[in-house]
Amino acid sequence: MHGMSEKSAAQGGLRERKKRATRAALAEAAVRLAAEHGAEKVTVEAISAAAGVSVRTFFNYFDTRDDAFVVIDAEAGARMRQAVLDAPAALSPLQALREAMAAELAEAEQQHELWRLHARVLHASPHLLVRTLGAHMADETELAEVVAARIRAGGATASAPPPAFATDEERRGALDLYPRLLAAVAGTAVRISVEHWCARQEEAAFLDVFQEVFALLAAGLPAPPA
Amino acid sequence: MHGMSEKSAAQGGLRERKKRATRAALAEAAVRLAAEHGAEKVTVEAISAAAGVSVRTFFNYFDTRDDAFVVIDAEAGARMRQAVLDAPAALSPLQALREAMAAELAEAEQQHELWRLHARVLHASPHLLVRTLGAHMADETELAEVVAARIRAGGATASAPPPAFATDEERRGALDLYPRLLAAVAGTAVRISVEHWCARQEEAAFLDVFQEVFALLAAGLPAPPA
DNA sequence: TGCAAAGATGCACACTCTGCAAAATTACCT
DNA sequence: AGGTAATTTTGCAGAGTGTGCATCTTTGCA
Repeated sequence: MHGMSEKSAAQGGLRERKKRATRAALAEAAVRLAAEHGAEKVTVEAISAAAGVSVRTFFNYFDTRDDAFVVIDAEAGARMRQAVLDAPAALSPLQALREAMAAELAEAEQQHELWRLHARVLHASPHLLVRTLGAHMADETELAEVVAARIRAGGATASAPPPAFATDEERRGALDLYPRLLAAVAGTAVRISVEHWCARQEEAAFLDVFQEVFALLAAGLPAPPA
Repeated sequence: MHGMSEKSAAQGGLRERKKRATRAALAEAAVRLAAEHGAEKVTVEAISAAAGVSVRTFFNYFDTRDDAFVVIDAEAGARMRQAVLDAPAALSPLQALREAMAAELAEAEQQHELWRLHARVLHASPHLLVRTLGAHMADETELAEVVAARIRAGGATASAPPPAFATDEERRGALDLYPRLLAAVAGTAVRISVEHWCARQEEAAFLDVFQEVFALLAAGLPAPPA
């Protein structure tokens, strides 16, 4: 045993640290260039040059050019899953997810500049927003599993009148379905919150919009007054 | 004014009909080839050849190769919007959307072969599912506008206790937010329904899954029993 | 029939992305 | 240290995607 004592900060060997640095450099370069010249006009060559690596290396890190505009923070998903697991047992799944996402979003918003740049790039070219959605979708399955684990562990079971099932099989199907649906809807909620917040030129605090969206979901999307 | 009286069946001149035919031929060729050889191994050249047009023409119809696997029915969105507008005023927005989507899905399922082929292709390569999502997202904005129009017209206003707003501005923001959220969540609901139905090898009727998902949404995503 | 508009096509060209093998870098051992 | 194995970076060749432009064919219409 040598000096592998610190595991709080930049853990891992030189190799992993360099890889993370390169990946981050590529992603940041991509976003900055896209914010300046428009995403469509940014070539892989330009991104690679800005990050100080070869074009070939770019494709060692990202399967697609667009992926560089999309991932930004690769560990966000894992952090969120942990937060869901760590949430107080009294919270319903929807509430737990809301808290976990709010914390993650609040943290992301602290890196102000890059975050807003990223939001602007996505807003400027919707097809990238779709890719972002797709990236989140990859996490969606894992997030659903965490939610399922939480439910099995028995956190805030059936706060509302528990839906009655006709057959056991039907209930089993629902238990499989519910976590997936919850994870997917939560992701959609984030997206709509960002879009609405962007559309209104940030006249309201982002977290307020986010909370309102979750309130609507928890209320079952009731019809608003005309 | 001449003979532009028929508007029910294959309307439009020879030009438009040919364009629709070419587009449909390309889309169908793409799906069939993808179902047989795997989507990644199908080149634009092969699709174009199967549809009897040049490669260049393919790109006159689709911006991207992947788009050919995604659109299938270009008018589905418009039909659904019309259905939302035509729904009985007694239905809540969520219910109206559920009915419209159920009708559209039931119709799509009647073309059995191509529909299932399409579902299989999308299930085989998730990144195409993302593109499909994206295509639906393009409709999402228009769908949201239709929902907003329905609400303004005053269909089933505030069935649940109407959420109280602190300020007028807050209510205005919510009115703008609600239709977007509803459209997006409904799209997500369809996706999850299809995924869950596919994952279970079609052991349940698709429309039953779909109905269950909407029931969960209407109930505010309550925690299921552990 | 003839003219104008719109679509289809071929061609050149830039860009994306993938193997493959060689060179450079890091990890780990004595 | 020094050396070897593992991993990463890089260049290169090549297939495939996507675009602008000029040309040719088809359709719409008088």
